[in-house]
Amino acid sequence: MSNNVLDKGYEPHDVEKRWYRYWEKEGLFAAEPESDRPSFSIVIPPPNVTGVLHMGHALNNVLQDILCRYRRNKGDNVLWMPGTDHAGIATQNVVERQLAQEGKDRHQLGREKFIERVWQWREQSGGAIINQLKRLGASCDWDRERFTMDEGLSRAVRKVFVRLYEEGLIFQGDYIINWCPRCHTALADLEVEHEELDAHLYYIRYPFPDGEGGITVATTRPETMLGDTAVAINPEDERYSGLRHETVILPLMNREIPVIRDAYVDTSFGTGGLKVTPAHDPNDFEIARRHDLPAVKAIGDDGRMTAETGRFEGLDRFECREAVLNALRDEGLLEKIDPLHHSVGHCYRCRTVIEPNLSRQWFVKAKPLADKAMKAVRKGQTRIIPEMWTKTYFDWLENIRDWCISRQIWWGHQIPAWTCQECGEQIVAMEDPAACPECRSTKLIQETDVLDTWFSSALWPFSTMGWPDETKLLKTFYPTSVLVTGFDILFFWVARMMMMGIHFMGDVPFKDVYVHALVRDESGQKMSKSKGNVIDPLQVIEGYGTDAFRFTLAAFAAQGRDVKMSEKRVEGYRHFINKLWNAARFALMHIDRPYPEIPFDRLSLPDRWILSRLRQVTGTVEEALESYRYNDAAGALYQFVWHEFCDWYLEAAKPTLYGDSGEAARDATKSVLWRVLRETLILLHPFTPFVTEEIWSKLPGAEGSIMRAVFPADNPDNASITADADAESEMQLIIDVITGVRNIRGEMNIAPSQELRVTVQTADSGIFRTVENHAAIIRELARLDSLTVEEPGERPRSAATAVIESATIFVSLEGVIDFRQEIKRLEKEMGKLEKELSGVNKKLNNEDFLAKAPEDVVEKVREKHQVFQEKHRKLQANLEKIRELESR
RNA sequence: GGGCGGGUAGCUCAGUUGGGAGAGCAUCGGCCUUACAAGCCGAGGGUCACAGGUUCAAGCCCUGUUCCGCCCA
Repeated sequence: MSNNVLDKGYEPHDVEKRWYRYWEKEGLFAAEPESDRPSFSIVIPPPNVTGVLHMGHALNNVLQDILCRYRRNKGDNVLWMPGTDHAGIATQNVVERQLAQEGKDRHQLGREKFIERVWQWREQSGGAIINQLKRLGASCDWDRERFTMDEGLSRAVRKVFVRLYEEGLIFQGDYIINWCPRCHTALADLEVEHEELDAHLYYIRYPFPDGEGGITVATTRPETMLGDTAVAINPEDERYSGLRHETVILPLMNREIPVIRDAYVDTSFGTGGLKVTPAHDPNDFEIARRHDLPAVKAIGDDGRMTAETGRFEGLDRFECREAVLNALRDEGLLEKIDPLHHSVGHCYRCRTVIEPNLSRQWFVKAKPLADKAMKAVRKGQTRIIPEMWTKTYFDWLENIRDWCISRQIWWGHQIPAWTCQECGEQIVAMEDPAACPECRSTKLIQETDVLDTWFSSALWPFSTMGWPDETKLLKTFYPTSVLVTGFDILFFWVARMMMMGIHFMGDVPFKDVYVHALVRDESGQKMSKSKGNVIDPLQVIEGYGTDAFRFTLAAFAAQGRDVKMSEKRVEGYRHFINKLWNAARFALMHIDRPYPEIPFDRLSLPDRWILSRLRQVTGTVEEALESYRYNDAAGALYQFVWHEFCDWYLEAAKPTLYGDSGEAARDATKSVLWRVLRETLILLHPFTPFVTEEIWSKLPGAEGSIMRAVFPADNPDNASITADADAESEMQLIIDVITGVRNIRGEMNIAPSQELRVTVQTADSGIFRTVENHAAIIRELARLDSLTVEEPGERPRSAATAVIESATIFVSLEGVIDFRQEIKRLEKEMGKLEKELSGVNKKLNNEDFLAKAPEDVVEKVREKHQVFQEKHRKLQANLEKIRELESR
């Protein structure tokens, strides 16, 4: 016996800390910039530097880690590029809140000091999430960790901006953008979250100049009327066919505004009269362009009414809504209020209601880039998995609009554009210009806006590898092998990386995109702080260990379906980890050295069987991971470890290990035990890295880290691990016999301690031999006093019976048999069988089936019919016999 | 309004060329059997949302209905 005996239960905490430190110290996560081995690379979806680890991160990173660890075992040179995102608005908000607590705001500090302060914050508390990722076991190449505001990445951002500007793909212009009055910045369309709300539709009459009649318009935002510059009707609208007036009076403002005719107006909505507010509605903005209407900005950037609104100036937009309604009521112009359910845009960072606002901003002309991004997927250069997301990807790209990239905040990449104070020239350049190239003036003012954080994220797959320099890393690892991400950032991030990657690298950023689902709570609700249903991954890790948590995520990560998480499920998989631990504990009590491969003819049936099963599960894991079916891989391993290796192999090996079958037989079994445990650990390692490394370290002959182990299928030493159909079918027979006896024991309420006498009758010489040869295993596992194998003949007296394929099992119950119980049991069995038999008969009596079904299917059904009939005959005989005995 | 996904055992879900309805948990019965009571052995439980259709054959393919969830407008 060795000194490698494991403790009685697996205690994850110390083990996890110890091994993670070891892996880091040994440089096991490090990628080689150049290598003869195949490359495998993933860039991490960079979490916000403000973030704390949530279930979404956990799932996302565990799935990546599984792939990376698997690939390392497969012999690849793996780069998992880590890092964080500067999260412009979110981070600025955090630091601003801090300032507020000190009674200050960022304007008092000034831009430079404020940015200094943000960096300070990042040094101290930013990036906590990195350490949390490490608790998950994430095997990122941490020495290469990047941050979107790093010098290198900032250079990439600048380069991209300048080039797109020079190519005319970045431009500045006045358009309606989404304005968050609280964050005080423009947002991209994507950054607006629509929410269904109960609201009101207000009908307001705009009188004709002569004071009589007028046109009634309907609106949900009456305060915007103060900025109206026209009323529009559809030229086809019969209700207005007799209209003679060319203008109406804008109420409250007493401004005369034109009545225009535009086909855009929806005749079925409201009254058919549309108020036109060019500065606060994108559609109105377009109408105004067509009709050359002025734009009046009624709502300011702070969400308060502007000087253009006369007596309403300075009111908050929602206060103003009430004030306007009251004033209209007073003048008798508010005709009707209808309830209306409609969707309202909110800021994705602070939930404030978005105000569409006319503003001068920077945009990326998205269409040309989007076209290339679509083409790459169409041509199969990038695969999106599961495939259903491809459609979503195309839909968005096909309808893409120009991307507003300027943000009126301070934390971020400042736009490298300058305006000359003398001649008005606009300069966009890699290097800060000293003087205007047109007039040589040095009075240059830099654009104060910064870029959308997603602008820098879009460059992540190549900026992190050193672009714009031509680095070895890029050469070796770009395009990356796969991007693993949630569908919620398919547009935000994935599509934009595709656009930028193709444009700047001339190649797609990743070959595969694996889109995983969201993690929800156990009832399928989205986890959110306000609902109070958040499960903290770190607490799960504390409670159950990282491996159990990881295995749970993998086991539930079925493609296209959300992961519903509950601690109870994790608990179940903790049991699995413990089961593995104890199986290893058992094995290590018996194996004390690495064993040479044993010649085939010296292996026992269970030995051959478990090797065959191992071969099978290895293939399943390989295939499943290659196609991102994590749950299949996890499920196959669970089944193999628990229900094949533990339930059958270890139990079947015990007679050999404990009994007196001799040194040679014992060594053969020990050899297989050692080999199967070793290979199983490697297969499990990507899912449960810690426990497998811990066991590995105690395994005789296992050298170094399991991270460096060779995947079973690739190891030339594993010649004995082959598929063995004979062993599988023979072992299945043994299992069936044992299960048959156990079944009788259970249903007849026979104590497990009571040893039984069993006779197996069969006319099949193959079965006869197999049962006879492995009688010892059957006796042990079914707890038998004696096992007799014989040809069909006299039926043993007072026996309960079980019928399996081509054999009948008799369990002698002399004196203790309960006839009525046995009759009930057999009748139940009979019922099941008859149902199956009738199904098969129906098919065989159907001529169409016989004529049209493929030959092999028909043959299979015929065989089944034979088996069922045989079984039926035997059951019938047994039943008759028992009935006869009972009636005496 | 448009699009996508889902409805399978009490619960959570697998089910990939259409040909035997499965797992885990829960439930019930029996076990301290020398790796493991975080365990072992056994059992019960489903009109595969509904209605049509294609087919010799449908959980799977087609059409419609219904309910739930998500995305876009």
